[in-house]
Amino acid sequence: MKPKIEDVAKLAGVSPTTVSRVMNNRGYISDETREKVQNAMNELNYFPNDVARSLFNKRSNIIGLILPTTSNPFFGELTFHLENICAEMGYKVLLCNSLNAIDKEEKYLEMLLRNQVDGIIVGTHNRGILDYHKQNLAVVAIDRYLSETIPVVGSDNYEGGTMAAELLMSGGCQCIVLIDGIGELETPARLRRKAYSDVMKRNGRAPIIYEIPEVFDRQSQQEVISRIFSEHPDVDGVFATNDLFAASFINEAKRHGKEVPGEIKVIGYDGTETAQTLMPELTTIKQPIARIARTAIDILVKKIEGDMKESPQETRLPVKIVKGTTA
Amino acid sequence: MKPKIEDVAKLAGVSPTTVSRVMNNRGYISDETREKVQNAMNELNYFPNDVARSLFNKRSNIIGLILPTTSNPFFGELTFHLENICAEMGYKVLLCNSLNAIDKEEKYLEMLLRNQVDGIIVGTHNRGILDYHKQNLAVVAIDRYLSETIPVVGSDNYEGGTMAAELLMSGGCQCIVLIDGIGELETPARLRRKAYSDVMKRNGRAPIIYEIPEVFDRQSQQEVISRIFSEHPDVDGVFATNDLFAASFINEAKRHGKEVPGEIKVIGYDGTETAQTLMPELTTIKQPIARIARTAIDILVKKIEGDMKESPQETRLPVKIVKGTTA
DNA sequence: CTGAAAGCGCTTACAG
DNA sequence: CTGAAAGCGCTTACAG
Repeated sequence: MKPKIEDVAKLAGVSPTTVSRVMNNRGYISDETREKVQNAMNELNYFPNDVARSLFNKRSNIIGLILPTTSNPFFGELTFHLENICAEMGYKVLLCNSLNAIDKEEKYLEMLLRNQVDGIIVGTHNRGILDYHKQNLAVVAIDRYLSETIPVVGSDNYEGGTMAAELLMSGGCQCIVLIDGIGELETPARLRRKAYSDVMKRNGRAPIIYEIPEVFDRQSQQEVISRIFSEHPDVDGVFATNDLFAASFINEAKRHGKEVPGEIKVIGYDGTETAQTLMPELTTIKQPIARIARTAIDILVKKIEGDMKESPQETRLPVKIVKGTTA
Repeated sequence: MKPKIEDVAKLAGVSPTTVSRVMNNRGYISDETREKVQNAMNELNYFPNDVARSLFNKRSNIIGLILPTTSNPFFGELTFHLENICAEMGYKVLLCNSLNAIDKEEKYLEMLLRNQVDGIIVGTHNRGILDYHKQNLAVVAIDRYLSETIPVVGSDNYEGGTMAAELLMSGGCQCIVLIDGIGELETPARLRRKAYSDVMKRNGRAPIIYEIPEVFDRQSQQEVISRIFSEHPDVDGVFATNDLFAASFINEAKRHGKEVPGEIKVIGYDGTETAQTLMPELTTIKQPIARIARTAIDILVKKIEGDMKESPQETRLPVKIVKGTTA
């Protein structure tokens, strides 16, 4: 059986209270007692039960992380950074891959609440459904508007979208198509689309938008992308709102005998390490993933620790264009 | 304040015991009482505190997951599947990215133990250091030998390595180089290297092995890979033990003016969805990631639930060669 | 400087 | 069918 505080106390010949005090370094304890207790702890290989502590302290030091899927390299890398920063700060991470399914998100949210998490980082789509604000729980969203009171952190999507669209324009593209995820909600990531549309309109063009499922489903992605070639055979520029979409498009372009960038210029979004390694030729808008993670945790922790200094409602971190050879 | 069982009991006019019983569906309760209690729970928007439950039950229903980093698409996808299966089975996942750093692993392990996890899935390198077996805790390793008693699940590394090496041999390659991660330990993933060496020897060749750091560090990876070209200018075949390495090599080959597959054939390992999307031309050995996850959880859960039917010490799941155009 | 008591929110024998 | 009591492993006033 795992030793408990009582066992340590007996072995050291003191009360549980005293053991607790040396563990938490609280109150006065004589050096002698402290040593006795520490020896007993070592001898028994004792370490405290954080479940019991959490129950008493009403503080779990656990942060819930809800996102679509760590399979997507953007979220995989974001998760890595988030978790790493949490560990550094003494927080633990409970992971939830919701695949943007509303029912799963609801279940996950309830699970997190039952587990008394101190805060939640949300990177999923579904808005409103989850009353994140109802429970007075610390919540920070990554690139999603969840409610007026929930801070949002993300890259400067509008700026990134503008850079992408303008690069294609200035490259002389005449028929520029946007490939975006499905989703009706007005989320910051949607600003990439908005920026594209604005650039198009400013140049007297009509936006052309295709939506494909975000989850790995190469077949249905292919089908949608194929339609671009039949419906817009003159396509010569593509802005994909993430690098995976860009890659899928480039694959399809090859199948249709189109050369990139010769006949069609392509630019993506995200610029993950993974995509940069596997497809270094891709021109893309790089998000500062580590900074996004850091900022989100900073804000969340401030909320958890009750720092009432208003945290900014929206933080837009600067993007960078990474020039490959595809645009 | 969050309502507790006592609040529900008062509102429903029953004892806490009864509330607990209807929640857990244990013992006899009249339909009338059940309804009263359920109404009260709804009215108060009550949900149980799992921390308190865990304390009493000595069962947290939490599984710890220790792996190098979810930034690597293999682990990103593995994590997704593991978490998903856990959620399905009512387990929660506490995530730890150790980057294979021993000190971090030790801290994470202690953290998981303090949090009373029911079991741990380990996908990191460091062996021996962690006395996983000392605590009698359910542990399953992914592709790592941790101790004689800890079950290992992974792809059939030896078979995969053999397939890769033989494909290069049969493609007529004369100077075949292996690119592998750093690490001295005898781990199942090392069987990829072993298989390569065996194939080489069987064909009267000397194995040529280069080791590069696994963590994203494009510069130092590049340096090592560059050495291949100076030290083995006649290299015409490369087996990289993961797809990221393969991609890095291909990038370097281009910089050195070498054509793939014309002058050098390249084959990778993992075959993640991400790599297949971003680099569909890569020939690679595909691991059955979802099956690895499923198998690992099945074994772990059996151990947790005390199913004493010996679980297999080692499970090798079949790999598949995905023929792209690089080899 | 140290300890006995109460309590965090739940569950489970034990009585009735 | 229902409730009072004890206890899961810890911590924190409160006394001394």
